[in-house]
Amino acid sequence: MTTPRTPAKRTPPTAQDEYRADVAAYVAAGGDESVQRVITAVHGLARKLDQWYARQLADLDLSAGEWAVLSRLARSNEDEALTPSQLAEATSVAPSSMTHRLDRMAQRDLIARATDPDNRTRVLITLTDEGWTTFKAAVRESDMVESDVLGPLSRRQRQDLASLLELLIAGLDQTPQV
Amino acid sequence: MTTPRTPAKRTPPTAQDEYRADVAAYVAAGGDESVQRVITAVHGLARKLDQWYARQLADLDLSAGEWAVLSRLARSNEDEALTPSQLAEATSVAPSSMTHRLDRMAQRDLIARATDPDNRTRVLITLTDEGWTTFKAAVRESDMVESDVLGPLSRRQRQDLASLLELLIAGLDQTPQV
DNA sequence: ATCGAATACTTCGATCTCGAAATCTTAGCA
DNA sequence: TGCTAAGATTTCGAGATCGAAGTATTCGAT
Repeated sequence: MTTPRTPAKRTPPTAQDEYRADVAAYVAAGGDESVQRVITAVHGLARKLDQWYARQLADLDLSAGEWAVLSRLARSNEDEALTPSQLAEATSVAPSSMTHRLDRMAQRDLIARATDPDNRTRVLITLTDEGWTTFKAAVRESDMVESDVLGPLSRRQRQDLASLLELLIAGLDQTPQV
Repeated sequence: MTTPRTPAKRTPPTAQDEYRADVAAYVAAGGDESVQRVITAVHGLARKLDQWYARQLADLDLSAGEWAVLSRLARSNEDEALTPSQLAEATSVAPSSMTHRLDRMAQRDLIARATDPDNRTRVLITLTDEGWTTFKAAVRESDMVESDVLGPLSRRQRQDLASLLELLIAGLDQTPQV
């Protein structure tokens, strides 16, 4: 356990080092180890993925929030149109923030606003052709990142991992709202 | 596949529904299924956890960013002190933002600033007693959330899941910087 | 010993986000 | 039909974040 006199001049800590230190700290603070290993790993992975997405998306002049909107629209543009409120909920942002985000995206011609003919209180957001091609370009970029991350696992291991995670996802709906 | 005429008035979609729709969309867009199941699940879990943390931490008047600082300091206050830059890097924020965050936390007496005697360019941040007790209170809160989330898994399953995730974490260090 | 580059933090102006109030439309009820 | 309550979006003011420029200290080469 050497404590370098000048911090950060040694080799930068690996993601694995960080992970182990985090788990150790939480366990020392009284957390259950089997819980902390999973939670800490999920957080660490999500964080790293977000960092990489941000870098990839910067090439397309997209923020993470804009990508979230694009992606949410892309997966439901076929059958149902979405309102700003729904997009705000889906992307974990306040409705008022979504207004500005949509302003910018409309200015860049990525999305289009149209008032719902059935209920003129509502605004329906749709993907433009430009938005659609931008989405597909972003998917190609992120696919590369994701495949790299999943690289170390065999096909069998990926399926086991997915199944376990899906058990947790299913449990989220049962868990009381905290 | 019913398309409700008035959106969001039906039963709200479950986390599981959202997850399945997301995976289906990405696979339709050309993503590998075994990859997308894992990535989407990790993102969904992290998102839900963050939402719950935010609600829990609000009781203690802590933002997610402040909690990140507290937690990072708590796990290394013993042997090594941290500088604002290191905290910024650790919590994915710009150094200039960390200045303001530390201002607030110092005002609330959660942390203390002190210039490094060995290098007066540096500022060393330490946890005050107040900060330490706040950290412990927050750990108790989040432990409850995490245990709930991990509830559906047996001890054996948790260990399998942790092991698989740890393989991915270890792989992060090998993966080129993208 | 001194000058210049490098390091670390802070300040500054612009942008983004949030919660609350304001505006407009629809739904329900007499 | 007319009136009030509820719903959806936008506007507004305050606070947070970012990148760049500014300030102070240290390290290295001449």
